[in-house]
Amino acid sequence: MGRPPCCDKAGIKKGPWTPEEDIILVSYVQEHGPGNWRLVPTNSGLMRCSKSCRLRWTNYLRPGIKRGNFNSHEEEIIIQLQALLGNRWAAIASYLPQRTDNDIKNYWNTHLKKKIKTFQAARSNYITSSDSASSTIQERVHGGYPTEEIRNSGTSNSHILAHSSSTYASSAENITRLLEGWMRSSPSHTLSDEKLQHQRINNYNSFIMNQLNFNVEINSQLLLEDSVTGLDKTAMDSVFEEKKQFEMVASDQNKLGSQSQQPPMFMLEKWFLEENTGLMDAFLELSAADCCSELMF
DNA sequence: AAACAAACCAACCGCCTGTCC
DNA sequence: GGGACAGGCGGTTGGTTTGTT
Repeated sequence: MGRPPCCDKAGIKKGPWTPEEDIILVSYVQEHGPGNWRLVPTNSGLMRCSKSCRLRWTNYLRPGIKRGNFNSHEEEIIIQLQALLGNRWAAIASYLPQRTDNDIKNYWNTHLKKKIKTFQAARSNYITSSDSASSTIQERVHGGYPTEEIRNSGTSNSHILAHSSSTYASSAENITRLLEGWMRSSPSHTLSDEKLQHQRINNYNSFIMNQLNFNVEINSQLLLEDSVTGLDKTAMDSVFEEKKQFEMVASDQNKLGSQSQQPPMFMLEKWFLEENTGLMDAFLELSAADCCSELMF
């Protein structure tokens, strides 16, 4: 037997929020600030549980939330970070401050998961149809994705992104706009900002470690295959050295804790754009429908 | 036009973690 | 140390919308 749910009390309202309730909650938060959610229902008069209030605020009413379609750049970030971090939606959302973890999770479950599945099917189709015997580790490093085939299918992903909701969410958007003035007058640097920064540093560090480990793994395998020249060996040494140095820097950052600088997002973006250009371009140009038609052959 | 299926997403549930006493 | 509690998180549900037959 676990703890009884906080919303089991009689008289607690459930289900979709009404504009009136939103206004009450927004007014309350404007006056008292977000936090201490336990007191919100009692003090505001809302017949909602504290959890529900917090969720409504963080996911819909909080200022600065971007709603609507995800653009291709956001898709790229989500896909890469999901591959790296797994289903840690809050961590992923920390790199997309305008999106909520719930939004990202929903988008992943309804759009991206499906898209990736069909993409992988198309990819394996491509790999098995090509000469598998000539497949080398170099192809692994560069992905081996059927970029050209997908490009040549002459498609656009715009219809996948075309989704609009006529539900009450748009009203919440209006409330958010009303709050913009309030946000400007709020202190710009809070404790939660620092926590977020520290979390980003940790995420970023594991991201880089992952990449370096992958590089090391690839190079170790190449060494085992005994197919490298003297020039390659020098490059490999620098890969091992790079990893060693990063481990030292990451350890220092840990010691410094929240004093550290915000992780350099541009480096992440650089990696997305440069290292995975072919893969992501191919993926983003591939719509679910296109995948299906691709697989029909 | 109606019935049904699929897709979407807001909200809920329950577990986990951090903090306070 | 450990119990109680609040907040955070990810998985899941279920109501609504959209598409298809």
